[in-house]
Amino acid sequence: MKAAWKLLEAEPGKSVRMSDIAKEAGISRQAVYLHFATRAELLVATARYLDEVNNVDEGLAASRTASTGVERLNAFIEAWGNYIPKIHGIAKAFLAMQDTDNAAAIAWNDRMQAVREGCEAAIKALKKDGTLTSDYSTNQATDILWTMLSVRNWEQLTGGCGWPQKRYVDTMKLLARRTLVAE
Amino acid sequence: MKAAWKLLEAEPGKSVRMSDIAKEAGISRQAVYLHFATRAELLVATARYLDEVNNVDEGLAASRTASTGVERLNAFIEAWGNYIPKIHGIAKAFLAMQDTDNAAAIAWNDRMQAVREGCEAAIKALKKDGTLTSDYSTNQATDILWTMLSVRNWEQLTGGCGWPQKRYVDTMKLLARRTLVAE
DNA sequence: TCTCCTGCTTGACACTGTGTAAAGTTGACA
DNA sequence: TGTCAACTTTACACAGTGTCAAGCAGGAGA
Repeated sequence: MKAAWKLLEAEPGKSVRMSDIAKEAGISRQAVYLHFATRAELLVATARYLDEVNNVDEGLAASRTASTGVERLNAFIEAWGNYIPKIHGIAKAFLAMQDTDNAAAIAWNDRMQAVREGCEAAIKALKKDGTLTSDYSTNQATDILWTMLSVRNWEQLTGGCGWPQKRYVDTMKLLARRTLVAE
Repeated sequence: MKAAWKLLEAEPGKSVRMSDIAKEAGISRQAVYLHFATRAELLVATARYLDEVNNVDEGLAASRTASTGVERLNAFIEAWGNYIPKIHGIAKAFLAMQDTDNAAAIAWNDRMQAVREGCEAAIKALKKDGTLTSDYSTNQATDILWTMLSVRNWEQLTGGCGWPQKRYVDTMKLLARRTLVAE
């Protein structure tokens, strides 16, 4: 898992093969299959490992303790937005597979569903405060925030458009405020 | 090209092979290679063919004749937003390839650059009217609009979240107005 | 000491899909 | 009658994933 991580992180987007990972780990390609039945399974395990190492839950704790909806929204965007670059390598590998490998698509979907739940919690906090715009239902507002915060969008802005990470996070906060917060 | 189109449109996302296309066209797989050197080349040609059939330029004409920046922005979102479903099949094929096939990535990039120019024109029209928000530079505003209107986002909202097409277009208009138009 | 088990190695192979190569067929046209 | 273009069939190279089988080293336990 560490070997896979290292290689994926080194050059996000470059296709990392099972044999590359094996070589990096110092074992034979077949030995990898003794631990993980498929490439997708190895990537899933690596992703979980990263969550653990990076202490995701801790990062999200701040957003849960926020006192107002707007604060919570900001804290969530900050936490997730700054987590994306840390998982960029593996995320990219999943995104590349998701159109061809079904197991990978399901696994990635599952993780993104967790992000969606975070979005939903922030939206519900706004709603509770009465600061959610009346333009959308809770669900629709969640859809919008979730879509806005997708890894692909982060990639396009920071990679394709050359935005610095800070500008990305700040802009997302502003965008969310403008589109989702009333007044 | 028609065969490729038909198959891609039938089940967007499903991997259409050269042999499938050949069979659909009623010729041998090798014969396809007599016309198109690679799969990417065939897809590019098919995309151009679709542009022609769908009369893209005509659709964008309305946005160019708009009298105000806001009208132009709306017209552009309407035109592009409603064009996406028409090219969904082939777009998906490109998106699936873009992480592995370099030629496909370049070709798709090229087309998206054209969309970006449309975004830029709309933003500049706002700027000229003095109705562009002061939060962003022309470039940044273009980046935002362009990212917002990506095919992936359309796919997530209409496919993943189950939004009807009309809601997608209307929401994008509202989002753009809220985030890019001053006052 | 012998035996077994675990974790690994080496080497070969099946499968999928793309792209290349070569030789043969067919029909139109001059 | 000959030539050319478009196509056919057959075969193969290549990459990468995943499978299979035989074998080997070393530690644990009887």
